[in-house]
Amino acid sequence: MTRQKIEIKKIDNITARQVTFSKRRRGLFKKAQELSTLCDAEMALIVFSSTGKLYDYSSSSMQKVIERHNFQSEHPAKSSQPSLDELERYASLSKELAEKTTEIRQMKGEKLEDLGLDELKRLEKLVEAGLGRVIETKDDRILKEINSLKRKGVQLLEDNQHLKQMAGTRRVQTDIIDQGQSSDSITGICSSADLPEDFDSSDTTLKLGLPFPESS
Amino acid sequence: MTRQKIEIKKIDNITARQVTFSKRRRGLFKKAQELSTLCDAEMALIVFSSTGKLYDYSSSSMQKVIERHNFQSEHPAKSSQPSLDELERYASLSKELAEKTTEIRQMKGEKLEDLGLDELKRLEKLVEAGLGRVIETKDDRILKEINSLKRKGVQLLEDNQHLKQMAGTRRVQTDIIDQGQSSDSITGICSSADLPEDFDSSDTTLKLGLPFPESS
DNA sequence: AACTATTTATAAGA
DNA sequence: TTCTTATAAATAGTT
Repeated sequence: MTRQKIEIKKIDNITARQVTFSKRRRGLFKKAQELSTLCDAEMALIVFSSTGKLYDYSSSSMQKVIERHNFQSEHPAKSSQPSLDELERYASLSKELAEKTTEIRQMKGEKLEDLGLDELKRLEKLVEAGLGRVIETKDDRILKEINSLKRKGVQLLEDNQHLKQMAGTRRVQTDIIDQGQSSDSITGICSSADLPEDFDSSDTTLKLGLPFPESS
Repeated sequence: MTRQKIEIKKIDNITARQVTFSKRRRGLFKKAQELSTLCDAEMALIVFSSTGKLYDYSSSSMQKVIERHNFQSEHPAKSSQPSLDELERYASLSKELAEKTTEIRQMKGEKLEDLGLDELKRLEKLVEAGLGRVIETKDDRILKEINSLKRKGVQLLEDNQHLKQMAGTRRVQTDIIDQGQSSDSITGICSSADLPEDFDSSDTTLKLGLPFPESS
């Protein structure tokens, strides 16, 4: 634009590019301010140099102009909604989280005041079924362990039998309930978790395969 | 800036202002594009005419430039951090949600493969306790309902008795279990949810106050 | 950063 | 609006 006309394409020489950037940036910002003053226009200009430095100008406040732009952008589906979407997604996440938190508390037997009788029944059935599956899985796991031990030799198995006999005195209540066809694991009154590790492993051989009474 | 130099202040004449706006706006946008091309600068230009019409240009995407501007604005405490905070909060929400979803599934007896024996035992204890509290609450609720009905007069109570007799043939299994001091609600084999509303309300008079066997 | 020959932008008028 | 044109401004290449 003076000694010689230039082509509008990226300037290869880095130094020349930086010099031109400085000159033209000043000119651009000056023109921008002139336009906003002369014509009473609201505007914002944001420029990042190739080195990452930020230069900006706004006739009022940057935030105000950006918001106004988001509001009446030509592509309401592109600029305005994305920021709304984020808020919405955040809100729905929060809602989901709150719901799941409540669900967990209710499954743990807390905050039940708000539930009606029907809801309590549904909850009971749900937790009951879950408990059955947990016990089934636990017993499966224990069975596998025992079989694994059996394969390893008679010695370990005998240790198990030994522990089982030692623990026998603690099973009075469970035996009574078992007479009534009920699984003590499901009633959970004599919870296996109350018993020591090893006892539990041997004890469960008695109730495997009966997570639910077969007569039902 | 040609036939005569002009002062940079708002142009009073509306027509002249609009003409100048058109001319200078074009010049400004042209200069902006040239700068971004020549110097590899990322930029955004937003202009609102005094009549409210929007003109904008961005070397990449408006959203991207605005976000980058927010990120490295001169006031990192105001514009930059909120955006980071939001991302972090969103991420931690997602994580919490995933954890709670897993917890619920496990309490329902699903996805138990990943749990060790100890974890299964903890889970069993947890769900067991929750089930106990759910049943207790449900029975409480039912007791209150019945007492309320009793207070309302003998007529309703007699209706209840009537229904109870009608349903008597369906209680064989439950009666057997009750002999063993076990609550059918807790075993849940003969779930109250399987029975009709009215029957359930009267039936539970038999087991109220016994959410857990008293001998334990 | 300063200079300056040119190119560009544009104010006023048509 | 657009075109014209005289002139102000911007700026590429040089120093």
